[in-house]
Amino acid sequence: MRPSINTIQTKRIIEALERAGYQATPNRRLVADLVASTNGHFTAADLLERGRREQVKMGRATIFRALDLLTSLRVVERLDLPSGAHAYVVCEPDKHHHHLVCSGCGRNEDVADGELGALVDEIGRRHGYQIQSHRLELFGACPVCTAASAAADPATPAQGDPA
Amino acid sequence: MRPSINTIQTKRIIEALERAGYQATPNRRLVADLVASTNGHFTAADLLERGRREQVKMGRATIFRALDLLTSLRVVERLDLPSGAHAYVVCEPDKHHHHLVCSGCGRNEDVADGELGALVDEIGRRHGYQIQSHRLELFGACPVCTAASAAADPATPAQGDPA
DNA sequence: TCGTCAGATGAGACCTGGTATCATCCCGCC
DNA sequence: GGCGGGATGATACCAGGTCTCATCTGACGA
Repeated sequence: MRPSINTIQTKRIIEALERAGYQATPNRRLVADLVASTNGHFTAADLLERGRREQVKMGRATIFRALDLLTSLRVVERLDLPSGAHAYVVCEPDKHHHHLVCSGCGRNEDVADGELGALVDEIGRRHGYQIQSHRLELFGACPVCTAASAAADPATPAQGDPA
Repeated sequence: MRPSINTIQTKRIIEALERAGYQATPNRRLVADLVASTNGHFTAADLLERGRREQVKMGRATIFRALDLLTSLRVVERLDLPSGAHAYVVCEPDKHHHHLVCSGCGRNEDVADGELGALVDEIGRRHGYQIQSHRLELFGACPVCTAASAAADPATPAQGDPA
């Protein structure tokens, strides 16, 4: 089995695993590595396919189990793309946040909760609900993709279409 | 085939269909009726099962086609439950809004976009993104469920756990 | 060093939500 | 009555995800 590349991100994930009392097995290290080296969101199938390319024999179930584990540790979060498909993103486990996803290149950025918390409280109060959780997902074009599309077609500057 | 109950909601859905130039066939009327009589979110499987109970022969594909149609007319919206499962809810097609879902009884309420639009713009500006769409989903306990759980266990008042 | 045992793993069956295909049906129109 | 297009049901198929089970591995104590 291929030794893990020790990026800071990979290390962080493995530490989170160990801190939670889970074994950092070679497979889990590999998943951590694959996940950490992804610039944006990815699906379980992506990981499986990349694992295959690296000549690693790893079962589908193992990938899902590892992702489950990382999700429960909040190192990884599940995302619902506008298409309805599920993807995963790596993120900071420490603070509540949301995701800003580039629909062009798939890049993902964490967005601090900020004033949203207050807004959510206000909505809950107005409707008489005890809000337990909320999820905000933002989709758009990142600066790179915006620039690229502007360069490709200068006549039609990229437009926001607030859905 | 069972005649459709003409609730206001059902009528509204059928009108939306006809306005868009689609035939309001008996099956579509039935789906509209089932959808309209649901107090909260539902899945395609729910509809299928309820259709079966009503002794109506309706294929799975027909349900999905009808839901697709209603989704494209924005009479129905797809929701991602915290569990990762997909559900659908009926909603107002006219204005952009979000969903407040009771995790107890599944009841759903439309929430106006309000100040969220400005917040989303601000986030986009801060990250240099051209925001194309956003989605806010709120999960919590509705007044009825809150009251019920308070009555069942007066010692522990229902608490918000801002995830 | 060896034995033990819990946890991790891979293979593969299975489930579920959703799509694609295709023959058939139904309905409006000529 | 014939025709054509849209709607339908059956069914195969696909993808994402779960479950089961036999096997493997690694930590740990004797």
